[in-house]
Amino acid sequence: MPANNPAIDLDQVRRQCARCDLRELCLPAGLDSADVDRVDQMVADRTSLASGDTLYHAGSPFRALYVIKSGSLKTQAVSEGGELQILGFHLPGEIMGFDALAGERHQCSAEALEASSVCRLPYAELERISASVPGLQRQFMRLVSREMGDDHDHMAMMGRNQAISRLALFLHSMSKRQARLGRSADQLTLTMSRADLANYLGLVLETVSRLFGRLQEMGVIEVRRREVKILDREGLKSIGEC
Amino acid sequence: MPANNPAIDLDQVRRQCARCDLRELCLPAGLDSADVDRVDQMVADRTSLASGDTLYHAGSPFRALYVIKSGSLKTQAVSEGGELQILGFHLPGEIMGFDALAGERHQCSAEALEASSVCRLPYAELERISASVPGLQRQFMRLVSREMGDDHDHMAMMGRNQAISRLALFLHSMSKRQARLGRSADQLTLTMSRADLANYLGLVLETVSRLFGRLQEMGVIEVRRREVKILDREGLKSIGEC
DNA sequence: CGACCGATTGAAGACACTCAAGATGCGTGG
DNA sequence: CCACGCATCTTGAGTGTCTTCAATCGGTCG
Repeated sequence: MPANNPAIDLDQVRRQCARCDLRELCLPAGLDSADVDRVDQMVADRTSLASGDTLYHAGSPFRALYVIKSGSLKTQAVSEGGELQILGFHLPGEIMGFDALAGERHQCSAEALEASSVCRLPYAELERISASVPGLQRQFMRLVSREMGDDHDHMAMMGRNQAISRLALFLHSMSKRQARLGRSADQLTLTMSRADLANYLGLVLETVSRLFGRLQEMGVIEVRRREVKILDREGLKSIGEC
Repeated sequence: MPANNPAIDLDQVRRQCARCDLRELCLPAGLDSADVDRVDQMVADRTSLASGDTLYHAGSPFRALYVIKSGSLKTQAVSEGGELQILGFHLPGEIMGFDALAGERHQCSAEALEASSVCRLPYAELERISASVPGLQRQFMRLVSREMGDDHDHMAMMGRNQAISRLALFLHSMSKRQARLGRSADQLTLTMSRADLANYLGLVLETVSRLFGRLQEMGVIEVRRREVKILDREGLKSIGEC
């Protein structure tokens, strides 16, 4: 804990936002350095998660939002009938826990797909500070709105009734999100299992597996397990539109 | 227009939030009467829409959010390939236009499904006022969060691979939303066409039509055109979970 | 009343699912 | 280091469900 450490460490923690690679995507985007420091001080802690660890459970009381610093997570909800639906895959810079604001409990669970780290933002603090930092308020809204946009992309995928369109759209959108993070848009490392992906797309895992094969035969991608290389971006896009 | 009318009308417009049936669902929920008045003053105008009218188009510049006062609307997005996806059906008390905050343009179009009216909230005003009215800020977040929850329900519907589950879940969720508005939970009047509903559920319209028939044969609903009566709520629920 | 739009119904086929077996990769322990 | 077991992914064959294409019905409005 920071309290146990000398000044060096405290300073390091305080200045992390300013040094973070994600600062242009995350809450500090567009803020001046004094305000970035205030955001920094608001961050309660930066937690590490191992693959499979749960960040929060559906039903647990809501206290904080989380911004992903590294790694990736999935969110999933279980219906009253016990059916599980994966709601999203989340990458660094994205904000999580937002759906809990309506009630006072989380509506879905969040689980790490690989070793990951997140910044915890106690919501009471965020509310207090954003009242006096207008830029923060605005950037927060932008993040939430982007999250909604991702949900809409998800629906557009599930709405296609050709299964291969869904997978093609997924790969295309994943590629765009990777690029947004400054990573290669053509070399994807999927961190979710085929079962997760199938559930996300509204398919069964065998179908997803077969479709990866078909896309490879068609020459638009190269698949090796969870490594996907996009060979023909335009081809992929047109399959997504069929 | 209000400007052309005497004081009586102005006063009436100003006091509308306090008298509105939706005040407990809408932005004023939980505010004291002075703050309700401030919200009232923020409402730029209350627009009437005829069935088929567009509230905003995808790509048009974002200036305001809208709260539905009466009627119902659909939101839809068109992908780059020209494929249309209906993103949601929206009922009174719900907030619209939120997905535009990330860019400065609307990401989807909103169209009235029947004669409707909406309250227009210029976003600049909303930002300004919510900084000084903490309760408003909080309630705004709750509405946005509820919107996200509705999106998640939508995904859960599309994720079911039995088509009949999707329709059953849709009817069940529609029933709950109607009840939230104080309307009968068992007598639904669907304002969208079969084609709209099919698109929303990721099916074709013929399938939806057949499924209505099957649900009626099973004795869980009674359908007559767009009028649906729920006869067996539990049965409907269990079909949604199959 | 006749035309039109939306909804229903029918028949045939395609596509994704189910069930099942086999392959591949990974971690563990001998 | 290899052998083993387990988990994940792939591949196969057969079935069922949803889609497609087409015709009919019903209600609404000029």
